[in-house]
Amino acid sequence: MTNAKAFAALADPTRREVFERLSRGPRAVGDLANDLPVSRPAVSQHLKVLKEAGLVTDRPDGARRVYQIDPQGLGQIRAWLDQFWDVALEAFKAEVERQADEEDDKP
Amino acid sequence: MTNAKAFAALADPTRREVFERLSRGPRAVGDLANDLPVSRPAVSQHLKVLKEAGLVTDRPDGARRVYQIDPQGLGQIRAWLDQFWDVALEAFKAEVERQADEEDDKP
DNA sequence: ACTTACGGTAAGTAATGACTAACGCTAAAG
DNA sequence: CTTTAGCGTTAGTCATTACTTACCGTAAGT
Repeated sequence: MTNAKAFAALADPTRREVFERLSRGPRAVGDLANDLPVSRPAVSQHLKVLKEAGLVTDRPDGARRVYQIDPQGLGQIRAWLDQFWDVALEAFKAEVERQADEEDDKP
Repeated sequence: MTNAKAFAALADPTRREVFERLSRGPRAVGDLANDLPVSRPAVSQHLKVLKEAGLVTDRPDGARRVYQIDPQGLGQIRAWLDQFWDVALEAFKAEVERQADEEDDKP
């Protein structure tokens, strides 16, 4: 279950911010750090976490290093969520009906 | 953006475990704690977090309290992920082609 | 060769969070 | 009315982590 890393990665607000910016196109580390409220090393560390979670990939570009979104980690989370989606809706419907029955007995 | 709470909630392994068990049917707190490696208060605190994230709902059942999955929080995360899904796949395809072109120049 | 630009890593710190033990409250049972 | 069962809350502790500063390696420009 590597989806653990993906969830932990996206749990941090700064990391979600980085991820959202990368969704608008590949960017270099310093470029990302420029319009973020944290230092460049912080961004670098966040990117490392995102990379190990399969959420981004990186490629060298001269002295720079360009990061972009990786659909793999995204897919893992989606698969895990979809596993519960149907049963969740079903349970929700059952609960609504159960509450309706409760209303019939009380008032 | 309440999806922040949902992501933070599902980032914890124990909380994901609780969530998975609830997906197999509504359960009471002590019942959940019985086959989990943590104490009952811990489970209670986790359920509070899940509840504030819109991932579970609770209803009183005599002296007990029954929890079950709430599709709301699940839907928020899914919506957030779907926002990136298409662009992520597109970016991935572009990257594959870019690497192919790079192979043509080097060897 | 020297300098500048760009990033990853190490070390240290402050804050967040997951957990247990102890207490208090409400609802059924006796 | 007293007792028991089931939960939520509080306080305190230990581990995790997000962050900064400082340092080192690598690539391009002069």
